[in-house]
Amino acid sequence: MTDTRTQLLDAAEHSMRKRGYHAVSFRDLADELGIKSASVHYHFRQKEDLGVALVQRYASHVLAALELKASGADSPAARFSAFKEVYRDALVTSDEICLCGMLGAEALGLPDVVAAEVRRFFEANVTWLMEAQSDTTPEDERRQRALHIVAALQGAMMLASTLGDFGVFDEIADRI
Amino acid sequence: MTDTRTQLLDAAEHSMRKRGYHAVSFRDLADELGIKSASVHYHFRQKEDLGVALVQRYASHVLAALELKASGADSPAARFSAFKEVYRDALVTSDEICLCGMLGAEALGLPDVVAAEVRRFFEANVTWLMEAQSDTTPEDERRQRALHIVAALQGAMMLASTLGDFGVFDEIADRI
DNA sequence: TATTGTCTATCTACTGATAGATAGATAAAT
DNA sequence: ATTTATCTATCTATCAGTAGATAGACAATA
Repeated sequence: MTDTRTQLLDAAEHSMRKRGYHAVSFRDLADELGIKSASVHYHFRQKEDLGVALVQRYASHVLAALELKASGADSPAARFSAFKEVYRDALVTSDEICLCGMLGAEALGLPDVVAAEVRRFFEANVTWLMEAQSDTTPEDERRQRALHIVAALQGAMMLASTLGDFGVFDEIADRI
Repeated sequence: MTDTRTQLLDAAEHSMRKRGYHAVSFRDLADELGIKSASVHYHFRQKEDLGVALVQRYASHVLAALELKASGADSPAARFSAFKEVYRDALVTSDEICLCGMLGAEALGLPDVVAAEVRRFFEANVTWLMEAQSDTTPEDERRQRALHIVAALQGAMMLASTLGDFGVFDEIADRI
């Protein structure tokens, strides 16, 4: 049996990726685990503590998945393909958009500490994609490509989810 | 003095574009106008009625802005440029992402009628962009281009807002 | 007089959060 | 080995505040 803290993070991740930060309550999470909401506060004193922990865990999972998928990738194209697959898996295996895509949209209305963590996630994504490119490419050009890829894939998730059609994600991703 | 209903829609639009559907309350809207929350219910019986009306008005504004900006555009490139500018204006003039970008992210957690309206918005966007292209281009290709443009611009708004840097939007938009 | 728009007053349900109690595990001191 | 102390994870009970929503009164307008 996984520990309560991990189960809480799992439940919160699903819920926030489906409905957003403000639609998730300590009571719902508690009910899902069969405990009381006061016990959730034992693990995460405030809701923003839960938010920060959640984004940090999510970011480390994504970065680990990137390293794994790209471990044998020896060309920029192969590394980009790995990046795309990690994003695709996030959407398709759970019918949920990226946690940080959701929280990024809501960023202006999030507690500062949570928004800062989301920002860090995207900066890490951009950095990863810049380093995945040929080092003969100028830095400006690498950065612009990286931003474009992240934006297009995040937008593709949102669109596919709204339109209720995963095929939309692939149509977009294959075209970048 | 604009009528109350319009003022309510204005206030709700700002609030939802900044913080999302679930973070907006009838009380906040009422306070902003100096009326009581019960009076908001007179204009919109349920919250989802407000959501639907809001997305419908937003969609018609965006489509009207597209027609206006693209009225003199006689090439696919010029029409795409107009599309980009309409999206850019939405972000820059108010420091808010697109209403439907926000609601699209939250789509799985919205009342069905609201989610359906958001879907309709994106379908209209895709249709507009398909018709803006040369009719010698195959339909599949036109559709894929349209989806890609919408996704990239929506993602660009979300990223620019999260990173607190409008320049990010332009870097991405200029590159599509 | 009928309609429109707002008010007061109220409801139930839920929000995040806290205080204080308890049971069990672990560890340290005698 | 026994006592003492601390830590962990939960509980019950409760709080003030807010959510969306409704009923009924009132005044202004048409």
